[in-house]
Amino acid sequence: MTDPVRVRFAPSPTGRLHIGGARTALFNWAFARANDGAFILRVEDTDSERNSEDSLHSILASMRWLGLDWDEGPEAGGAAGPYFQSERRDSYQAGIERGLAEGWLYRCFATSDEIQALRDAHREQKAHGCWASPSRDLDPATAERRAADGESCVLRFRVPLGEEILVRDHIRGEVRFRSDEVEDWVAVRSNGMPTYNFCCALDDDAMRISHVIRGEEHLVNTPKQILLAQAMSLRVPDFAHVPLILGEDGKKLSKRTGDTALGDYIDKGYPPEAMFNFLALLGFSIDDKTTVFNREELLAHFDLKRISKGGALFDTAKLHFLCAEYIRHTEPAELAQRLQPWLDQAGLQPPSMDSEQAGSDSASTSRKPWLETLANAFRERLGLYSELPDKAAFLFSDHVEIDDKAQKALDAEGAQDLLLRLAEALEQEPLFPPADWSAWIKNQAAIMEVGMGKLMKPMRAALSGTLGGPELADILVLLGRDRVLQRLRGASVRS
RNA sequence: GGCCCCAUCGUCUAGUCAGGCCUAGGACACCAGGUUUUCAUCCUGGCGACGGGGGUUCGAAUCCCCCUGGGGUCACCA
Repeated sequence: MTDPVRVRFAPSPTGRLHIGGARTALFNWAFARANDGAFILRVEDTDSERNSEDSLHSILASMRWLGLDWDEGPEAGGAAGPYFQSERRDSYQAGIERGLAEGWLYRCFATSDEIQALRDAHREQKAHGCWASPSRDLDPATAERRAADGESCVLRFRVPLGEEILVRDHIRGEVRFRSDEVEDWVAVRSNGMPTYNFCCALDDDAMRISHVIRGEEHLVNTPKQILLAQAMSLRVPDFAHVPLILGEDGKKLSKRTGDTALGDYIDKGYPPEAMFNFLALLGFSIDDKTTVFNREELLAHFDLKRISKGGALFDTAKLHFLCAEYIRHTEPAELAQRLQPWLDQAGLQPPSMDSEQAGSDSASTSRKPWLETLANAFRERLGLYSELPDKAAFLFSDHVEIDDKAQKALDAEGAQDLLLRLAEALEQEPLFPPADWSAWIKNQAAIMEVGMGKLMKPMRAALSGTLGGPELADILVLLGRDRVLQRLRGASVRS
C-alpha cells in the first residue's frame, strides 16, 4: 500500500456523460484528491463504430462543470500517455503476440451467430459452466494458416478450467468466481482492435493504476481482467465496485424514468454544487447527520469504506431540495452572475438601476446593483436558475399578466381608490422608495384607515400581477419609481 | 435460467467489521402548528424502518444458515 494512489475514470466517447458515470468519476476524483493521488482520465475508444468527437467534448465539459479536474488525460497530457486507447495499439500488440505464442489467446473462427447458438443452447439447459468455442482446440498451426488465408477470426482468451478467481473489493470484500463460469471472451476483434477487457487490464498496469473504482456492472468483468493480468504477470489493482444508481421506479436508471445525462441537468439550470453534493450522497455518507456539504468537506471525509453496498434510487425531490438550498445560500453578487445567462437566454434585458447617474459607467456596470437586488429578491424563491425568467417576467415587460387572485384583489371594494392615493403619497416622497418602507407603508395604512392587507394585496397585484413573490420593497426598487407609479395608476384605470 | 451483488422509515442514509451505549439517529418528502405585510425562507412538532424463519448468545439491526425480495451480468459495448 506504499504505491502512490493513481485512479482513473475511463469513459467511452459514445454519448453524453451519464449520471452514473458522473458519480463514478466523482468518487474517483474524491479518492485521488483525498489521498494525494492522481486522477487520470482515459478515453476508452476501442469501438471505432460508435466513437464521436462530440461525445468526448460533451463528457469533458460535463466533468468540468461538476468541478472534476483531472491530472492526466486529454488536454492535460501526462507521462503515462497516450490517454486514448485508440492511440495505444502498439502497446497492445506485444501482448497479443505473446498471448498467441503462449497459447492463452486462440483464434476463433466461429461466426457471431454460431456462438450465439451455443450460448442459447447452454442457457436452455439451465446448466452451470460455459459453452466452448469449436475453435478452442484447433491446432495452432492450422489456425494460423486459415488466418493467413484471409479467414476472418477473433482472438479469444483461453480461460483455464477449475480455478478460483478471488476479487478483493474495498466495498464488497472478497468475491469469488469459478473460472468455469467465465467464458472465453473476445480479446481482439476481427478488425484487429483489442476489446475493453484486454485494453483495460494492460492500461491499468501501464498507467500504474492503484485502485479501480467503477460501477458494479463491471464486477463480472473483473475475473476476466484478473485472469489476463495473471497470464501476463501484470499487477492487479485494488478494486472498488460502487453500487448502481437506480431510477425512481427502482430499475436501472434509464431515459424512461427521467434525464440520465448530466448535460440535461446543466441545460435545465441546476447549480453544479447541488448536483455534486447530490451525486456524492448517492451511495456515500459523511456521517449520521451531514446532508449538505461542499467538496472540501467531502474530501476531508472521503473513504471507500463509507460507500454503501446497495443500489440507490435517484431521488429528484432530494435533488431539488439541494438546488434550492444552494441557491438561497449563494451570495447575491455571485448569484447574479449565475443568473445572468438565463436572463440573456430568455432575452430579458436588465434596466440600469440609476440611469440618470450612469454617465460614464458602462451599461453592465450600472446594471450590476440591479441584478444583485434581483438575485437577492428571488434567492429564497428559486429551485433552479432557469426558473427566474418566468418568475421575474413582470419586471421586464410592460404588460403585466394578472392572475385570478390578483384580479380579485384589484376588484375588491375601494382597492382602486387606495392605489390612487398610494401613488399620490409615493409621488410626494423625496426618496424612492421611502427610506423606511416598512414604517412608511404602515403609516399609510393608518392614514387611510385600512388594514395592511387591504393595502398590500392590491398593490402587489397591480405591480406584479400576482399575490406571491418577492418583498414589496424589493419590487419597488426593481421596478423603479416611474413604473411603480404608472402601474399603480394604470391598475385603477383598467377596470 | 446460470453466475454475481445487495437487503434499516416512501427515498438517501447512520448504526453492522470490533453484539449491549438503539424503547434505532439524521436528511428529503408528507402532515400539523408558529414567525412573516404576500409567496418563500425560518422555527417547532408529528407520521414513519431493522423483509421472513431458524440458530449462536445472558443479550442480535449487528454473527451464522435458509427462504423471500430487489438488482447486475450473460456483445467482435464499455
